[in-house]
Amino acid sequence: MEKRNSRGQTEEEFLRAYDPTKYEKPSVSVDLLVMGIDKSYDSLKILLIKRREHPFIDCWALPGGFIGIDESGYRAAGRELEEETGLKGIYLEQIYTFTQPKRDPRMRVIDIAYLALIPVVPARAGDDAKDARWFNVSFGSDALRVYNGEIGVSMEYALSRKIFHNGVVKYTNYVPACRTEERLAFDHVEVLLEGLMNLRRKVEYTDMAFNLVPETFTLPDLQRVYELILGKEVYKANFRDKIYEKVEETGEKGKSITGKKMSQLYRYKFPEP
Amino acid sequence: MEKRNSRGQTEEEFLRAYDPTKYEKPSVSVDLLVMGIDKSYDSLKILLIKRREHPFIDCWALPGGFIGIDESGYRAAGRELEEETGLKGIYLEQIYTFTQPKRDPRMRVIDIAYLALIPVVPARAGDDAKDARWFNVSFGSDALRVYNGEIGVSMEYALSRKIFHNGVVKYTNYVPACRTEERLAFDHVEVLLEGLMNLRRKVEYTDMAFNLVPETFTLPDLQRVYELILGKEVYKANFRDKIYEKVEETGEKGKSITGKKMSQLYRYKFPEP
DNA sequence: TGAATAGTGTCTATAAGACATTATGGT
DNA sequence: ACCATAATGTCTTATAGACACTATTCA
Repeated sequence: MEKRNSRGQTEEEFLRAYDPTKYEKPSVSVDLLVMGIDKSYDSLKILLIKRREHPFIDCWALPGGFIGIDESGYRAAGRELEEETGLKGIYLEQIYTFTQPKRDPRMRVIDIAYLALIPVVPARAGDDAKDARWFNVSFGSDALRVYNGEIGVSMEYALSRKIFHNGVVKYTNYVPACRTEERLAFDHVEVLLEGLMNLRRKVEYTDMAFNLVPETFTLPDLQRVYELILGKEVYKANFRDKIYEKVEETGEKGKSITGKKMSQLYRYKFPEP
Repeated sequence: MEKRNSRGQTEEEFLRAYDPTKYEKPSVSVDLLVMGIDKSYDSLKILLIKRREHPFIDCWALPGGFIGIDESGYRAAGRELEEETGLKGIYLEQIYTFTQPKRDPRMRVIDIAYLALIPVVPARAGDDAKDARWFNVSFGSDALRVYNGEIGVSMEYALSRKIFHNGVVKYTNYVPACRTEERLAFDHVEVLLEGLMNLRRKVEYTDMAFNLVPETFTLPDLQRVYELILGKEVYKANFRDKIYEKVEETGEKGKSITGKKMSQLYRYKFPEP
């Protein structure tokens, strides 16, 4: 016997009578933190697009778009990523959902941020229609800088530590304050900060960094990737001790992207269960 | 001079002409993983409510609701939590956003899950209108069980490990399969699993566990909390070594909730910056 | 051939893990 | 007085960190 609700409706009857327009709904978008490293290996790179429409017209922003009505967030992010870079099968991870009511002046937009890690980035970003560029990211303890030397754009944020309360615990968090004329659109600095901190935390206990190097790579290069993410130098011997169990030799030698000498090529080895 | 877009509109003109109903929008809800420990200290507890409406009528579900159009996710979660428990100033943290298109048969609903940690829970849950109860949670490596002895409800899920691919890396994750007649509504098992794993990971490097004990507590009690979260016993001496820097003595003695003897009472000490 | 970088060996400090022992309070 | 449990001491093992050294290769 089918269950009925307080008005005597079966589930089917209830669903037919249900009015989904009863409440005003927010829009939902996905934004992408597309990160990679280029051949210079001098900093992390992030893909930004130049907005040609209000609001934040002419500002640099994270690529993204509205989520389709029958599409998961992950799929939407993957679709946007392919449109923007032409790449498939890329590492993609949900970072955080931003829900501040006034974050978009057009209307209420809830934004689900995803992090994508791509292997060594091309010299120029793909989709030129909107102007898309790779920017360097430098993330220190008191400043966050996003810049592109070619087109002479630099956005710089001072970072101050602020204490937040949550239940009985307190924790400190970075608060960015822009000190250049150019700035990232919307609350995209906060998305970037959240993503960078996420990356720093997770790179220590996951293998995600391997998504930032080609299929075969040298250990000096891989070490450089870890250093760029962590924002500090690491000791070569210690790094190798930790990484040896995650890689296997290819038997071939190749030139490092960073270095000047030949060295042993490795590939990522899946961890045993 | 104000910037204009390709149709010559200023930002103000653009916003006035903007039609936010252009695309079909999903609904957005928040769901709460309200977790705590009761006086028996025999397991983690979670607050569930019994649904009186389709879909999943008469099923046990996480408390939650739709997000207000001018309300942040955090506020919505805090509001729902207060409605449900009467408590304010509770630890609240965003866990994950669930976006599968078919997760609600009524319509497209995107769900932002929050974790709330409350100090020792009352014997019965507050809001009785819908029937709200505390359930025990036991989270082992091959099963997840949610049960309440008083009303004789038990929901049990077998956990199997499955390998997922993401970019070049692989990782294993739990996949739950219900093996009881009763089951949690919607995809709430997955929310619970995600929350439990989150709690296990973060309890090691944050102070969040202190939200689960009263203002003053004994170390045997605090240790029990860690054991329940981690799902394994910990050595007393080692636990105390690690925890001493996070607590201070009150000078008083009190009875443990778990134990049978008096022991020193401590309180949480904020870490130095 | 020599400077720069690839690659290895070893020592120390600190943290995690495991028991063993002593102290104390309640019945 | 005894037993359970609170509290502490100490030993082993693993890991993080630091630096010194050897080997190789490219200019």
